[in-house]
Amino acid sequence: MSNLEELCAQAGLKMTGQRRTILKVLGESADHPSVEDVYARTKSMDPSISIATVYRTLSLLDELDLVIRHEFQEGYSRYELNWDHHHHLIDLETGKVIEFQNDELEKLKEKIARDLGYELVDHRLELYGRKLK
Amino acid sequence: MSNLEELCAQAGLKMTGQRRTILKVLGESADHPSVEDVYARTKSMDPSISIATVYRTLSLLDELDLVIRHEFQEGYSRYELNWDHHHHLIDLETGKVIEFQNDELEKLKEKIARDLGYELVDHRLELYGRKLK
DNA sequence: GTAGCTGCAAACTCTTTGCAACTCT
DNA sequence: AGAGTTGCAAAGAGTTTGCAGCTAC
Repeated sequence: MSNLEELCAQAGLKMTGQRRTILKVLGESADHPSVEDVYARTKSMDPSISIATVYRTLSLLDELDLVIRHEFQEGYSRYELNWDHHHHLIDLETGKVIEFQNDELEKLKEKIARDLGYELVDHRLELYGRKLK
Repeated sequence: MSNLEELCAQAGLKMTGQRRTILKVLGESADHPSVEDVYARTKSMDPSISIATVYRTLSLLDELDLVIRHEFQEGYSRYELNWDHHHHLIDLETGKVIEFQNDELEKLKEKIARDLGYELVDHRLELYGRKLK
């Protein structure tokens, strides 16, 4: 039983075949798949799975904070496992998504929220850029 | 003719009554109205306006960069005039949106993009927090 | 055994679009 | 006059949901 499956079990989720497949797909995805992507990848392992189950499972995982839902201004959501904390730079020419992490930024965000009288619960930062020649 | 209307005219847009009304509404809105909000506010000034026109106009204004489209993970878009550059902190308990600006942050973003080999074209940062007691 | 999960299809929400009529320039 | 704009209604995309049957616990 994978670590991910354990976390789900702890949260009271039943470990069905479909969920196991979806978790496997997420664990093996190095990118930021859309719901359709996750659906296509799981379907190749289990052709009987339905997209409704993918939607429902991803929502559950989002509530449990095991997954992060992104909206890169595309009109649909993308998901990724909530493992290491990082942000994204989206290449405007190719759509490629580059991950990065920056300690200074983390501290600064905390400080900004605190200065405004808030405790930072969540945040998202996306950079959109063009490759320098 | 307002400054905003001039900018639209320069871009080759015809200044129709509907557009004038929408621009007026945007100029008078201190918040971050959804399309439905903009529609409701324009409708009270011009009951014949249609929501399709609001959608079309906001898209045009977005392309011209006169307006910024936000997606605060709510399943729909919110708009605001692109006047001064700032970011948002969303109060998770009330949904209230607080604007802020931070020079250090601006520099840091540029630097991160440059270090990744990119020219920063656009970006978005949202903080989600809970009010400190 | 039963609460929870699934697939299916229908429904829902937000947004876009084709078209005929109209209106800025 | 003519290209651009509008309202309407229909269509489109992404997502959610009601339900009857199934399954993990």
